[in-house]
Amino acid sequence: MDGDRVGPAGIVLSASIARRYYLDGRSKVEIADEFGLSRFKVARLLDAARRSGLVRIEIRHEGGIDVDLSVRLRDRYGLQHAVVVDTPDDDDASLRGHLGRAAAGLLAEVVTPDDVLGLAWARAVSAMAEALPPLPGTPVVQLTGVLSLPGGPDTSVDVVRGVARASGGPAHVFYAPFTVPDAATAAALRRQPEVARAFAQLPHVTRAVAGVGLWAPGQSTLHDAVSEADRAALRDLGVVADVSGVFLAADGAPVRTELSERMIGIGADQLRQIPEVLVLPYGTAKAPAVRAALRSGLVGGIVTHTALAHAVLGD
Amino acid sequence: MDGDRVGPAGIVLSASIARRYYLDGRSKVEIADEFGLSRFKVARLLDAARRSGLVRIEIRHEGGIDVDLSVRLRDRYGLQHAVVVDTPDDDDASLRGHLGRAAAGLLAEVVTPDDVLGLAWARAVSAMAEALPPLPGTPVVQLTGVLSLPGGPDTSVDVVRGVARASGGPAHVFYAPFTVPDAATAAALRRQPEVARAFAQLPHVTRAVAGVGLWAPGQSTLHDAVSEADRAALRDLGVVADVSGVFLAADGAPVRTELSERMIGIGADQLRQIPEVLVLPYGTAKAPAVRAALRSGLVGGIVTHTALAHAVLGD
DNA sequence: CCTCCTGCTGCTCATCTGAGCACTGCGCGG
DNA sequence: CCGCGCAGTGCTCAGATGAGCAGCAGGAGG
Repeated sequence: MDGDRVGPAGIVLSASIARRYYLDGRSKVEIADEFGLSRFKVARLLDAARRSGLVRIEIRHEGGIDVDLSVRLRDRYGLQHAVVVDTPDDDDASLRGHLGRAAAGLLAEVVTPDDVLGLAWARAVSAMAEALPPLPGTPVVQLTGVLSLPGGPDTSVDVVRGVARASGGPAHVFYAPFTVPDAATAAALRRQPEVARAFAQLPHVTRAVAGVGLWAPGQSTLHDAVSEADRAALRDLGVVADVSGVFLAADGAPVRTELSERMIGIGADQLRQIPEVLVLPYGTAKAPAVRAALRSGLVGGIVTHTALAHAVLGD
Repeated sequence: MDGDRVGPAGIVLSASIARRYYLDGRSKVEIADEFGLSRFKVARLLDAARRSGLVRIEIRHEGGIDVDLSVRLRDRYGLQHAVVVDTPDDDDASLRGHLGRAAAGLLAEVVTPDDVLGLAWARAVSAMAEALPPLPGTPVVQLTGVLSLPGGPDTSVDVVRGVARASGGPAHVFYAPFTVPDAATAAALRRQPEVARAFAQLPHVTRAVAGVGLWAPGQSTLHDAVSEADRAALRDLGVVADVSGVFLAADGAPVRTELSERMIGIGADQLRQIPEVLVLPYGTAKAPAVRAALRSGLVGGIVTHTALAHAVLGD
């Protein structure tokens, strides 16, 4: 720094000019005339004022969204949308509520009548569905089978139906479990007319919403629902995350597993065809899973909360 | 407001664009290309972001100067210089120290070798003199006679001599009291060669420094030094302030008094001829006196502290 | 069905602005 | 005494920007 030797008069002059320029919106030419300086001098003083910190510009939002983190997350991973909700680390339920409302707002904003919406099952997706305002007749497609959660709220079918009711569009649902004991059963189920009809819609889906699971106890509904053998097998294969039943390694690469053959739901290739997949992760523990999901290139949007966003960005 | 119905995506987009524009310094054209928008759209989003408070620009300074107040004071009263020192309301002595240092910095910054400096007597002027760095050979002229303050530090003569020593220029001093019992004595003193020589310098003075007294007990060294009859007489004449022995009414008009005839010092007309008179008031009580001084048109610069500046501006 | 109205978009053109360059005054060392 | 370097200033010119205007889509009401 070399501009430190200006005295009080210089500082006040700079501040005065900065005020005229930045707060009163006058042009540098006008300011130059007013102060009897050349416009170049004015420009240099303004530059110096910016560099010295006399003029401080900050971008922030009162209203629950940490715009700075949102933008950084978006830029870092080349996402189409990122929304970081500024919430203290509350319990998971209230976190889901906040994320759900933000995601509902985001969806309502970006969805057009030409969109086809796909929904994976996750508790945060369920929370979003509850907060969703009326959509313009968007069709809704179920992406994953039903995971029966003891005492859980809605099933994937319920959520899809609910959103379709809010949108006024058709609901493409099917009643089938998410996982079955063997591949043959899964294949047979996929051939069922109802299931096949829903799957036939997958190429038309333009926006999907899913959760993100970390392949660890208590961090993924799917993880907790399968057998210990499956858990270990996937762990050994390097599975870190699951997104709508698609398994991902730490570097984001989809991992083909034997379990995948026994599941009724969207596959990695079909997921990749969807123009924008929105994920709704929460809880700082999931940071590795979120990084994997964002690196995978499958994900186009994220709604999350401050602490997890910080953890993902590594600061 | 009508821009309230934008959702999270719009906010994040605006924030992203604002970041690129204001923090990364990209042009609107570049941003438009990057986001696939027209430059007009970018400009409108930036305008909206400014208006909605998403982008906040503030001008402030770490280092003891409240630039915002300084600029407002300067603009309000059309001053050449205003410096508001950001100090908590301390005791008068520490306040004088802060003001003195700031004034010394200001003076050092604006004084040129062609200037001739005039000094009135005030404790803040004395404090300034102590903090003054070497000046480039500037002559120094004594503006007021000596007010013997019991236990006080320097007299006006001492201050002028001290500053002249720091500047390396000539000191134009005279030994005479500030007030005398009758007009004839004052006239006789003014005719003394030493006094006349100093007074002859007055038309050449280009910058003067003075305090501001409020015509009330304890708020003006001069007030406290004269007789009760004089105090009352001036009070009845509507005198509110004294600046270098020049008396002012609340509206800033100089008040001609009988006491003026009995004083050895610069007069209102001579004071007005000085291109920039810098005053150094402190203590919120003096707000009315400062307003009078600033309205008078005699004063071209002020160095003061936050509380008094607020009081003067009426907020 | 048409028409008006409103809000939003992108255009034109005059003005503003930034990057780079040339000039000037000053201090320093030959 | 002169030449040199350096910091600070203002100029040129191309590119960026703002103000105002015209076009267009969508909704309300006849």
